[in-house]
Amino acid sequence: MEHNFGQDFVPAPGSFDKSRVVNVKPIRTLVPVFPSPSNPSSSSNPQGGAPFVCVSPSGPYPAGVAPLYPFFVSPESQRLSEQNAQAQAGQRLPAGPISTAVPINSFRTPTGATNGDIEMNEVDAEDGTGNGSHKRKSGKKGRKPKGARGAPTNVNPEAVANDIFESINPIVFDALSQPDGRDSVTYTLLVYEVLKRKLGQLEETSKDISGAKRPDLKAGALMLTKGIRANSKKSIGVVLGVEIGDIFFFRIELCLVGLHAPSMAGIDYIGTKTSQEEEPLAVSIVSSGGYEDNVEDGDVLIYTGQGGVNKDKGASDQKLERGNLALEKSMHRGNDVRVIRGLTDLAHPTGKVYIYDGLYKIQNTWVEKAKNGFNVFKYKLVRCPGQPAAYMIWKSIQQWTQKNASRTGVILPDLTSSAEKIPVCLVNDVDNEKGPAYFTYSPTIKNLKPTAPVESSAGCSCIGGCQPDNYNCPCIQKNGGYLPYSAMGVLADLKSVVYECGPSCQCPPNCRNRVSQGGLKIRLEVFKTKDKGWGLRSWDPIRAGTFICEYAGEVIDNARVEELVGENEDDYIFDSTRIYQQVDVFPSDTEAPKIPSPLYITAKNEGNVARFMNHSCSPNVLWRPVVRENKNESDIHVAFYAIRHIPPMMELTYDYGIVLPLKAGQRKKKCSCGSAKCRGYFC
DNA sequence: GTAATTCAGCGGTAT
DNA sequence: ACCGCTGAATTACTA
Repeated sequence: MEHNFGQDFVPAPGSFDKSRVVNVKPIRTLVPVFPSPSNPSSSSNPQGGAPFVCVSPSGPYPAGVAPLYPFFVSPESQRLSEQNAQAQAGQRLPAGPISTAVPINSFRTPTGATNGDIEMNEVDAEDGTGNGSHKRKSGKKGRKPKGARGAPTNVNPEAVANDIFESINPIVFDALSQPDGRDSVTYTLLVYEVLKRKLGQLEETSKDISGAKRPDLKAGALMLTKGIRANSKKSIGVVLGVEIGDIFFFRIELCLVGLHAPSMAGIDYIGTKTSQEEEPLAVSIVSSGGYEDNVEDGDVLIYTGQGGVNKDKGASDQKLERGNLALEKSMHRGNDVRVIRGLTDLAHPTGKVYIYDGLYKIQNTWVEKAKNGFNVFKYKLVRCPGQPAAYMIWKSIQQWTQKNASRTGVILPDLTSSAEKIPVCLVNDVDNEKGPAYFTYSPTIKNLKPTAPVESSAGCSCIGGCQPDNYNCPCIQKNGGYLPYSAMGVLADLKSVVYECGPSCQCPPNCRNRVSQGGLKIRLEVFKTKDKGWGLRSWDPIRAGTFICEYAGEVIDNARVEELVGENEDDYIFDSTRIYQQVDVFPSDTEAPKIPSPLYITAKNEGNVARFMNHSCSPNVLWRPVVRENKNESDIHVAFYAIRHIPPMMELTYDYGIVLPLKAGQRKKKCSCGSAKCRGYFC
């Protein structure tokens, strides 16, 4: 019982040994539970409760197209807190007078139906299962051999998209054909992510892809054309499957999930032509700072109408038409209006983050003179009460950052004691625990018995950093011909192993192929969860595919693992040999993370933030082995990446995997991830 | 280093 | 046909 020095413990800045804190058991030590033999109740998958969904590989890949990054997904809603879920459940129905939703200009005829086109809607309509009608081309072109990408070839984005869509797991089609919900939203965004990155990757290498200069737009257009989208009926109020606090990084994502249809305009409305109504009615707005909006506080928004800017004619008065008219009409009807707040993404200052902040009502509208002297419309929107915090969370974080507001529950401003470049806060606003058990913070993995590299590892000689179009770079070749990271530093093309540049490479530390080597980039904090011990979450919004951290600790061998298991000291063990569930959007392209040789890491005594990441059966983080080029020894790391966009302050979790068979003395532990797809236990 | 500019793009509504 | 609170790269600035 190490609870002794907990209560009167006061961290003395500077003098304090940060790693010495009170024992709090992590989730892994929760009461063991024996597996219930075949649990038929976990039946949300169409294969009838089988724990693994397997679809035989198919893979017609066009020349030059490597198999895709298959983001694992469990489409579980995973919210900050239960209140959010409650609020969602109790969410009001659309308050507007429009009871029947209006279809967006959807399901257009697929353009240029080349061979291999998929008719999404037929899948929906025919048998409802999506299993049978999803035709696959019988295996023709084989998979290109690893690293065999040759000179740049012209690639048709639509062919790329078709191949991707063809490799989609039928369960995705099932979800998409169901009434729209969280699954269809999650899957839609996942497929979009994969397609966007693939197009971006190809654009970098083969230069000549028609229309792929904007992979975000191109990918979005292809998705819409094929009907891979959610909530294609435009409606006022709640959007099924989209939760307050959800974040997006591209405007077209808002369109894909049915939150906000226009790809650019800030006001979405239902026009008179597309509905039975006499007047246009507003649906949603995006406030991105393009106009002179004011933000009084988190719950009030002064929004500026659209128009009055014309790049040819210059400025002019805004007119009461289109979106402006719709907002006015919606105000008179007392309709709810969805609000999406756009902020600059600090991680990528060139980009934006969009936060869905829930429903607002328009309280007032007026005309005023803008700075340029022309009339603009103003709308005062007030947030409907009872909704979970979303944008407010961002404001709070901003205030903590600026030290303007003191935060309750902070135990340590930096539990790494500057071992990381950026501080990691330790906080408990739940109870009186003063911190986790003693451990030494170590930012990286320690391999006490280095082994020779499995493969030859001469490294590259890319002096200015590895370039995506350099076909001769050996590091790129190891990754199958493409850099594994996108230009935005996001995991773009992941197979079972990521090959990064390493000590034997001549490229600089800022090389795009060294993403996991720069230490923490995201501001993380270790916090006390309600019922899972300590956990990990982020102050910053995280893009899907972003590197989060590696699993630091001491490398041990299997014998030691079994010892520790026998002593019931197996918490904090990372075990690469477990079975990692792969319910995939793209089963044919997915390989479970595979390590050249088994890797066991214990972070019991020594570790980094990763040791605090809890298990979830619906995780938002996954791991991949990262092999770095190193002549003298094998240089393997375990890196964690975001599966999807993760809003600030949402707990980060990964799947601990399944141990088969159980080691002597090993017991499964009861899982409290709370997910609807929870397996009930983990190891 | 940051700010302004440029440019190719998209979905949607209205004509 | 026209419009719009894109998004990223490029150029132009300021310091």
